[in-house]
Amino acid sequence: MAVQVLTVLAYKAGEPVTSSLLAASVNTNPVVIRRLLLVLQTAGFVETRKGASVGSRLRLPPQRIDLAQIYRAVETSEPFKLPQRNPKNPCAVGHCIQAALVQVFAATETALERELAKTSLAHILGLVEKSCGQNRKTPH
Amino acid sequence: MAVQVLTVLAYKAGEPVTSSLLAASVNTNPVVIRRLLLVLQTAGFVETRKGASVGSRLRLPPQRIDLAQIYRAVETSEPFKLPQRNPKNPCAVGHCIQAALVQVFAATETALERELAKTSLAHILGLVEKSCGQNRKTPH
DNA sequence: TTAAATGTAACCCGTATGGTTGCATATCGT
DNA sequence: ACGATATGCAACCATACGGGTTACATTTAA
Repeated sequence: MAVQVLTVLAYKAGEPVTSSLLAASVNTNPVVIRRLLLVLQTAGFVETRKGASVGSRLRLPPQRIDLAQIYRAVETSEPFKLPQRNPKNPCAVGHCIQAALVQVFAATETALERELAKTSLAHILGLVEKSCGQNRKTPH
Repeated sequence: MAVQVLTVLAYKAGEPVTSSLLAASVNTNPVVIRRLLLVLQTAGFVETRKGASVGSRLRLPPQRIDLAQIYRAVETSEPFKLPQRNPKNPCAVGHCIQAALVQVFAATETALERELAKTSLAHILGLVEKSCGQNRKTPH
């Protein structure tokens, strides 16, 4: 969802967009968008002003935003977390395996981010504009 | 968890292990283990016999099992699924972006599996035995 | 000053994962 | 043959998480 919102913002190329409009584009609730925008603000991706007839806009050019950055900003719980199997049983391979899995999963995580880093927001925007084949400023 | 169970089975090197013992090693419930074993059975990784003093054992050598296979067997919901934003609104970038994101996420998924395929169960077993530094057959 | 927008809190809901109990069934060992 | 043992399976509960919804105070441009 974050990618979708940022793509719309990139599509608007710096013009402020209200959360209601973003919500309509993603087909969800404005509040959900605002929650997401707060995260994107602290990550430095967007700038939001309060008040009438304003909204949010990109702070960085789409070329300088890639999916890995968005992933790190948005993702809370690591998909490769080991379920924190507690102590309690004194033995078993279970104890030793944790450390091994941490290594492997960390490697996987970095590989994942390296892959995501290959795709920039500008790239996605290009795909959208090409496949959609529409003129700017008119998202209809 | 699946990796952990399979590692223990590999550790036992073909000897049948009961779900209760596996549960103790992973510190969880035997039923949970059995549910997982059913998946691993249909995936062809393990073989389970019912009855007294038996259990499950590996059907393949640990070298021929890698994390990508386990991932595909166990994982149900794709981590990179787009939330199925329905039609309902006639316009917006939202419609065009779906196709673009599908491409990008599919590429990410394959990259992830390619990374997971690098690590075999035998490799993990090696890490465990080295870091744990214990003799076989006696996980306590 | 007023309309419009954000920030934020408080809920609800659907889904997924894992845990728990209980019981029928199959099978090994004696 | 029989009892001990372990799986298969169903039902239910607890928890966490993402997302949706409503409501309200606050800020700001026009």
